[in-house]
Amino acid sequence: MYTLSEENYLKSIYRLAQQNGFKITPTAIAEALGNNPASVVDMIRKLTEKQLIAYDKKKGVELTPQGLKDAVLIVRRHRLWEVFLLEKLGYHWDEIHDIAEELEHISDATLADRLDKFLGFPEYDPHGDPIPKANGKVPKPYSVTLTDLKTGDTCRVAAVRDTSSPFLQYLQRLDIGIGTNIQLLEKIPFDNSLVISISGRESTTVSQKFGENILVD
Amino acid sequence: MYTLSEENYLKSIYRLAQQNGFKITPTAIAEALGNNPASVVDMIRKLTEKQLIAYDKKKGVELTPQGLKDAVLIVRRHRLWEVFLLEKLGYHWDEIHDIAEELEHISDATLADRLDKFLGFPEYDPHGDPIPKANGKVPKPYSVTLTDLKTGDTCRVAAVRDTSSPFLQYLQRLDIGIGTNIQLLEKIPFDNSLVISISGRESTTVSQKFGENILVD
DNA sequence: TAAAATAATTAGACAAGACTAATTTTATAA
DNA sequence: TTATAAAATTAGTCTTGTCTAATTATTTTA
Ligand SMILES: [Mn+2]
Ligand SMILES: [Mn+2]
Ligand SMILES: [Mn+2]
Ligand SMILES: [Mn+2]
Repeated sequence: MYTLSEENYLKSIYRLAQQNGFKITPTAIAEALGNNPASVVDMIRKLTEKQLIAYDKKKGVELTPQGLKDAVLIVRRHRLWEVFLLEKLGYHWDEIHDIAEELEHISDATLADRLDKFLGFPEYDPHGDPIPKANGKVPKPYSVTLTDLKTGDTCRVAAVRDTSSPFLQYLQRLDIGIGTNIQLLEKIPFDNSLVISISGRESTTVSQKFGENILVD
Repeated sequence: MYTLSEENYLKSIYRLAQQNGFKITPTAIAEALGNNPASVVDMIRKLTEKQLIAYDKKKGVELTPQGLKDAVLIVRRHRLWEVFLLEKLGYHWDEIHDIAEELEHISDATLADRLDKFLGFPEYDPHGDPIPKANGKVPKPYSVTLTDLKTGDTCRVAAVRDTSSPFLQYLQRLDIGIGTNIQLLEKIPFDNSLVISISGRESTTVSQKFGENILVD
């Protein structure tokens, strides 16, 4: 199909497009991938030539229908492999992302669908992200964060936005996982810190950044 | 660990060393990988610098202890993934090699061992090749071929040497798989063709090349 | 053993994908 | 609206891994 780099760019652009509202600039892509903007400009040219993206200085980078289709398939593979690694091989949720980052590039026409079937057609990956269907349909992701709640509200953790080890390990320490119940007790006006109760236990204070990375039901 | 190319070279050199007796020359490696000898000479230099191989014009290319250890691990991953693809995802034995060729490069410290456990510590891959153990020990591969038999001998198919689709599909057509019983009825002196009986059925004639690629018990 | 064939090596090129440094555009602020 | 800062782009370099063509070594064969 495509090179490893092309696929990583496509997926990165897709993810940036998901967190919508923002214009997708070379700089934004560079930051997301940890690359230099100059390199990104090169790749934008290449993907534009291949008709996978369109670049307009005003609108920024956008996926074409073909680019979107391909990006979704890569995300599908990534999330299915994550389920496999966690459920079948016993990895923890903070270990699977990087391995899936490699596995997602294995290109075989029927691999994703077979894996999907083998796993029992899971709806969500271990981080709560929806797994795109074989037909390219993507279930709507969760979008309400902990910071969106009003004081006193109770919610269920549905997904995490940040899937990095440091964040997931922090969650583990706080005994928070997908499905955990959280009540927002108080918002500190000074820095928007959140005072919360996890699974009905005594209160804990977490940062605004923390709250923005917890998606709730 | 290493680049994809380095790993493919290591594995290729290992496999050539297994079919022992022959000196491993740049040309031999080039043929095995479908590369140009000039490219191979470059890589020989690189792997020599990394102390993974030693190259002596008289003795040809040899793996160092470190190179051997690494090569065996790649082969282990390859064969474990093949078992996974066949047993868990329902692929046929002629479809799995190329996918495993990519999967073998996924580098994670514990992945192979977890997969091994998940699969129930299989001894052989779907082509009858022994799966190296986690400690690096490699069970002795089968070495007697159909052509080594005497007229009248009966044997059990233990492994196949060639794992390409055309060969495996031919075997499928003849209804030969791992475990099939074959009796050598006659050797044609002209071209060493073999007249055989598969699972006790009526006789079939196969070529010398065919016979050399069937390993028996 | 000399000629011919084959193998190995060197030299030089190229594509992909990254970088740095310099320059040009565009946006922001005084 | 001009000066300043930030972003985008260009130009040139580098590494990896490949190639072709030319050259040098080594084997075969006559
Ligand atoms: Mn990736
Ligand atoms: Mn995930
Ligand atoms: Mn490979
Ligand atoms: Mn195999």
